[in-house]
Amino acid sequence: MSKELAKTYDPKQMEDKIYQNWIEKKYFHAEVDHSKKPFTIVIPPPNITGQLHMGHALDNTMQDILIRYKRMQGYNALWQPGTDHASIATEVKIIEKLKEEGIDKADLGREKFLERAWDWKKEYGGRIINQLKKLGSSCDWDRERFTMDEGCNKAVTEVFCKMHEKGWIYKGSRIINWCPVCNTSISDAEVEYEEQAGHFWHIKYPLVDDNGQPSTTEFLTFATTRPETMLGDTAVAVNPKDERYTYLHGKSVWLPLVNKAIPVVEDEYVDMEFGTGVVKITPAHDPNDFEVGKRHNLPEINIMNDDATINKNGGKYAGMDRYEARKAIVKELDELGLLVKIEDYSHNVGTHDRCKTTIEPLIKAQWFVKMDELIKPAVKAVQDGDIKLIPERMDKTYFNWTDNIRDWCISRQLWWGHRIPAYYCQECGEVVVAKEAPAVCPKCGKNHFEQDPDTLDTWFSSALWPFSTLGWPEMTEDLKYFYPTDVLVTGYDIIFFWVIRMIFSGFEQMGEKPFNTVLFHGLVRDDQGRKMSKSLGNGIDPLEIIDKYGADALRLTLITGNAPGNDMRFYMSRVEASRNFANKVWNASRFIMMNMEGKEVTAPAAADLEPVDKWIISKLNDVVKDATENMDKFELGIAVQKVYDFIWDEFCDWYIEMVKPRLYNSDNAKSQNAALYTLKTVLIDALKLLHPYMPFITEEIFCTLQDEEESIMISSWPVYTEDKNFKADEKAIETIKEAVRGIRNARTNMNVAPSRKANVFVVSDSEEMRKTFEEGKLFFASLASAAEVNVQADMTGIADDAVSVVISGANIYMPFSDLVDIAQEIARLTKEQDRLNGEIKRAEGMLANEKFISKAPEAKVNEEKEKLAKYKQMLDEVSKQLEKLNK
RNA sequence: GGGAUCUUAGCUCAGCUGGGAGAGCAUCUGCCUUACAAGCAGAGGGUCACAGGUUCGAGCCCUGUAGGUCCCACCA
Repeated sequence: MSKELAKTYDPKQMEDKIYQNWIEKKYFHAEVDHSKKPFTIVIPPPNITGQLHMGHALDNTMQDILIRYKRMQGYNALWQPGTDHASIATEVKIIEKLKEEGIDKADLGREKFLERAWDWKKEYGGRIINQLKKLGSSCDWDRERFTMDEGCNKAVTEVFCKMHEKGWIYKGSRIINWCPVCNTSISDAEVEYEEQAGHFWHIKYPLVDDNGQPSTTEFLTFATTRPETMLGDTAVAVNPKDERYTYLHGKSVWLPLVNKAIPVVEDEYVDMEFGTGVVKITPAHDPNDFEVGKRHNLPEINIMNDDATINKNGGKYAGMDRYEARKAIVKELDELGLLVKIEDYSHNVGTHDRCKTTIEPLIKAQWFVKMDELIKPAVKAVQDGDIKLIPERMDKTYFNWTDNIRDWCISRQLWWGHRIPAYYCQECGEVVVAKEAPAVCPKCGKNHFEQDPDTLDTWFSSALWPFSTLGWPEMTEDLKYFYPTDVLVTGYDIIFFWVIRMIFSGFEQMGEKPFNTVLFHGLVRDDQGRKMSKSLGNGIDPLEIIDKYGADALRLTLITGNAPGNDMRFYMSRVEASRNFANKVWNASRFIMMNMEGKEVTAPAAADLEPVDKWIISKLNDVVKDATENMDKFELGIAVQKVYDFIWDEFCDWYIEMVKPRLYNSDNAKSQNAALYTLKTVLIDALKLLHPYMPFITEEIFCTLQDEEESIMISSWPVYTEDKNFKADEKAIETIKEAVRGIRNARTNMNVAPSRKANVFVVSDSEEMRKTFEEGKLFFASLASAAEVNVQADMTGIADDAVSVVISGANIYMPFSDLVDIAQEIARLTKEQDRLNGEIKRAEGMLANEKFISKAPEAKVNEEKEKLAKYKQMLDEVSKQLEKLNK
């Protein structure tokens, strides 16, 4: 390998090559190893129909950061990957494709359709995996799974049968949400409510007179948003307490168009305050009415076909689409004089989250999961903190759902998915739920079974993902070792669909939580804060970003300045900033290597380390501590910000600059070596801290910089140690930095040309301070553009009109009277005087407050006292200088 | 209707258990100083939405108000 970095940072040149090397070396692979502690993450399996979008990029970057971090810390890190068959999403895509070919799903038949689906899976299932690889994801690809592979299928069947036996899965005829376009039932979670402008049709039904005929004079008025459902009305309801309608008790009304009498029932459900206090009841097409119907034993008349056209129960409206029928019915009611008025009305309409079709509540026989018992351990685990949700506020969202949980409708009238393991005897109607089709009917002994045609909700299999991927229902070594997993990283938008269902499934099947922590992230939005979507065309393709700026830049962009659970906006300018940082790291490394060339850099004796070296070592040590702590708290954005600041602000802008004179002076070999060694080792540790975030660039530099280790991703995470803690040197160097800043500042304000060097006098009566500057003379001179640096205890040889920079403990003079505008200097010092007076006033104010003295911690009080003394001393110096100039 | 959350520099956002307001971008001024102009050195810019309260001390805790966003439920 050539030990030289390319002149310019070009991620394209290295990322694929590096990834390939990692794969070949099997660094991502994890095996059971009882000598090491496991750290496990299961990937939220992307849909096989999916293409990598920014949400995936964020989600997987976060997981990769955690996995790489823990791997470096010595954990046996497993990132379990795989894909999801995504039942309905995939089925819809295949139907679309078939349509393009002029093929109808029904004509094709189930078997052929499934063949096509598997073809699709083969063709596109790997696409998103390859895209995840571009991102740098260190998944154990040897363990890649699919929700419909053999093992997952087994797990699904096992769970279904077990839960059915327990009575927690049952088949029932209930009101469900029906999507007339997708032709399937969907769960409550898949219904999205959407505010829509609609109408409120006020309608009246004639009362039924004593002869059982519709009255021509007496009517009952009410309003509805779905007039077509009147075809299925089997009652009207009033509140029993409603005195306006007591006279109706026991009476009937005449259902027009259908022409029959239906009863008036009394039910608490009716809100007396709302509308007329009368509600038409359609048990077969409204969940509330369904309940009312059950309470009053009302017939349930289904008036709709699966495609939302009116069925034969709708009489002459049969065959009409629901909206067509609505129009016709309104028109006819109007003609009969039964339409009172039409009001504009905005209301929430339930739509299918996939296709946005208005769902139709229908009564159908479906399979359900009984939730009331199942949910209990899942609630307890979060309550007790056994499972931690980050950010914590997600607890409330979680409990809001668990508190109002309803049974989960799991059957879907789709073909692509896990077929329900229920078999119906065609002879006697017996239902057998079993792992395999029974040979003979246990009831009638005949052999004529047909399997339930329905498949399971796609989330049924993903709920088992944390253990099905590790071998369940077999109690494999993997399962024993890696389960429960450590962290689940996902978006808050699927907390109900997936997170909760994994939790209760984990407890029910494994008797143990599926993970310790759930780390939620938000949505990645466009630069205007809009959701990225296909229809808006505002999506930014992560692959394009990777192509142009590199995966490292993309990853850094997605992580910085973002708190858990919060949405973020994606800006190109931020990607550029990240790329610039990568470039900075690249160039700093290149500079260090250039200087190392031809030299044998060895570990210096402790005594050979200069204060600057110790300063940067100590600073790094602090960053190691802080960043590690932040990462342990999943504060990834804060952690990387600290590393970023350290590398750019401290290491590049100060340390490298301070060390340059030593690098260029080969006369003092010891000092040069100490500097080079410090540069190298600090860079290596900084790269390690950065590696989880920016895996490629750190690997490339690491491998070029040193020979001892073959990859940064299996190197060890830096550890904070007391022996690298040099607080005195930190303080000394900070003092010099303060002086440099002061001088630069003064020069800028004086409009001194940067090329113009001035002599600098550091005057201090503190021996320690003089020593600090004496030791740092070399770099201090270069940083302060000084021709010569004189460190002395008194004012000997300093002109009265010198420009003065006052820092804590020292005065610094630059006697370049020929360049200085006295008035400007007086103004500058006066400003400084004001600032110091302000500081003193603040400190004195605090210290004058007796309550502060008595109640604040002593350390805090002392701190303020020290500050006050320091500022007073500085003010004194500035004032003296001003006096001199004013003479 | 219930709940969550946000309101901090021109823009987008950080700000950990309360202890002198930060970043990126943008703006202004100098610099092509042989690692980096994808850069360097400086500067300006904030009653931390508003009103109360708790506290020695509040961007942070409590109450209320206003506006925004989101989730859940849903009255026909």
